[in-house]
Amino acid sequence: MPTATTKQYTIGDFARAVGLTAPTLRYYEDEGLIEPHRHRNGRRYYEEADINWVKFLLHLKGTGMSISELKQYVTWRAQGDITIPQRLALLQQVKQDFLVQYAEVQRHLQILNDKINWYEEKEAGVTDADESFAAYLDRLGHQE
Amino acid sequence: MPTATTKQYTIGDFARAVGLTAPTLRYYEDEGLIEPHRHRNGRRYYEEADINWVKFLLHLKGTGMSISELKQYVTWRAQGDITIPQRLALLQQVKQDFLVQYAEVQRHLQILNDKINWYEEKEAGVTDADESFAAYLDRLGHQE
DNA sequence: ATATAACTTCAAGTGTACTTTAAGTCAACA
DNA sequence: TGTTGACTTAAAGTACACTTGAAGTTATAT
Repeated sequence: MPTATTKQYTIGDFARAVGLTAPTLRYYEDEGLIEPHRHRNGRRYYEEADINWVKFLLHLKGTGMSISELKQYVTWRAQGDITIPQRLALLQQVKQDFLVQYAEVQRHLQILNDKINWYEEKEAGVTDADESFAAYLDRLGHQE
Repeated sequence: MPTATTKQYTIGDFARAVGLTAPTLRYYEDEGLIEPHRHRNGRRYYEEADINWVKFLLHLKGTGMSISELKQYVTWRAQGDITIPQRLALLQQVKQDFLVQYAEVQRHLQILNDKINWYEEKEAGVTDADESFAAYLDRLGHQE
C-alpha cells in the first residue's frame, strides 16, 4: 500500500500557481511568511497545502496588511492556539481599518463617476456647457 | 464698490485645510499638480477655489491614479476643452481598473470576515474545534 | 556530452510617494 | 528690537515591497 503522495512544486511552478514570481516567494520566505520544504540538494519544493496558505496570505495582504503585520500574524500562528486571541484582535483591527478605507474609497468612486458623467453630458450637450463641476455636484447633492 | 476679496491661505493653513502637509503641497507643485499664487515677496498663497481643486485631485488619487497620471490629466486640462475626450478616456480607464480592484478587495474582505468568524466560533466552541479553515470555507461555499 | 533552463545565495538596485535636512529669509508679537 | 515661528529652495533621505544582477550549481532535453 503506497503512501498517498502529494504533488511537489518547484519554486517556478509554485510561483505560477499562486500568481507570484520566484524572487517574490524567496522574499516572502526571508520575511518569514513561508517555509517551503527542501530536497537533499538544497532546492525548495512546495506542496498543495502551501498554495492555500499563500493564497490566504494574499487575501490578508489585499485587505491592507503589511508584510510586517503578516509576519506578526505568522509568528503568533507558529506559537499555537494559545495566540488565537492576539490573532483575532489583529484581524479585527485590520477589518476596522479596512472598513474606514472602504468607505472613503466609495466616496472617491462617486466623485470619479460624477466627473465622468459631467464630461459625458458636457460632450453630449445634455448639461449646460457652462455649469461648473462644483455646481453639478451641488445639483446632485454630492457635496465636497 | 469694493472688489469681492477671497480669503488667502498660507501654505501651512492651506495644508491644514486640505489635510496634507506643506512639504507635500510643494511636492505636488513640483509635479505640476498645483499652481499656487505668489505674494511679491515670493511666498505662496492659496485661495478657496484651490481647496476644491486639491480635494478633487485627492479623490482621483484615491481611486488609484498615480501622481504621473494626475499630471497627465492636469496637463490636458490646461490645454482646454479640446482635450476633454482624452481626459474622459483616462478617467474611464481609471474607473475600469478601479472596479476590477474593487471586486478583488471584496473577496479579500470576505475571506478576512470568514477567518474572524472561524476564530470566534472556535473560541466560543460553536464550531467543531478541529474543523479546518478550508473545510469551514467549503461549508460556507466560499471557495478559494 | 553538452547546451540551456531553472535553480541557489547574497547584495544591490528600483519605483512611488513622500519626508527630512540644511541654510537662509521674512513676519508677527512682546 | 529681538526672538520665535513660518516661510523659501534644493538636495538628500526614507519606507515599502519588491526586482535585478552576479556568480555559481543542478536538472533536463537533444
